[in-house]
Amino acid sequence: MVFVSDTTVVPPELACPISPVVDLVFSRWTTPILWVLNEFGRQRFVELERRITTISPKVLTQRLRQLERDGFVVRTYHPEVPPRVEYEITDLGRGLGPLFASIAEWSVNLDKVEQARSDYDARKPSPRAR
Amino acid sequence: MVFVSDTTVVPPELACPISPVVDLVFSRWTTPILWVLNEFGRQRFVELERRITTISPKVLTQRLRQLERDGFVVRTYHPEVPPRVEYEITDLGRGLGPLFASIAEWSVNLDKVEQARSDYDARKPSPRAR
DNA sequence: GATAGTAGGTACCTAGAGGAAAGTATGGTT
DNA sequence: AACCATACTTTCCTCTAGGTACCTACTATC
Repeated sequence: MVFVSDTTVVPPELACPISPVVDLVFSRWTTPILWVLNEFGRQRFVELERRITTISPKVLTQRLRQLERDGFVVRTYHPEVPPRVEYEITDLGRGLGPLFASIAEWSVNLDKVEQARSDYDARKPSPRAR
Repeated sequence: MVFVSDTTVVPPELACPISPVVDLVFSRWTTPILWVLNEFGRQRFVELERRITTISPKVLTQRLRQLERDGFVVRTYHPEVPPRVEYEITDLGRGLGPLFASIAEWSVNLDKVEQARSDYDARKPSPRAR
């Protein structure tokens, strides 16, 4: 499947070596969840729900399971009545810190994107052939 | 909309300050496209198509337009016959390099994720209440 | 005059993600 | 005996991203 000659052709995952990480870490809702777990420490389901205001409980459960399975989060179940569950970020999850930091750094460029968009939209509505 | 007291409640964008960048840079297909543009330099539509083997032409066009509008890519149209179009990454796009680099660095942890998944799957199929 | 080649555009269709709302188990409170 | 709270689960529904397939314009070439 991998030819390296005149035309370099590789499968999509190899065409971009960072894709696996991107799919893993930056899939929908995972960054907000990991962020608040990292910011506010161990917390319960409802607390997460209240902080990430727009997430539905169903999706929150799904993402938390996935994050737990991937080793980013630990779930602790307290068999009380009513039941209590706590979620905490793991060392592996905390290891994403530098990554998040470099993203935060880059965000100073967001206004350049804004500028580019204005410029693009200003250049006639559809100059597709020049 | 922002209360800071006992319960810190903020809108979702603010709950995670890196979300805007994530939505912008790590939406589907954008990383492979930017990656190959950065790796292989200026290239034509069909070359991109051949390198990112699994993308459909429709989606490739959509993403390229979006990347152009956001200022990550410049498109150059040559009115020849048959027409020729070249895409190139901009300085703004190249500025994502350090970001991509830190992601590539983190990817050494991918096997830990694999391990976590095996462990999770091994711990009885559904021990949801312990 | 049929075909090829480029860089798309357009119409149609489907799968999957995600939202809303109700249900579940448990025991305590009123 | 109704009701509450928690942490989900389940059902149903919708919406959109993305795929397939076909169409466009233009000329050279067979």
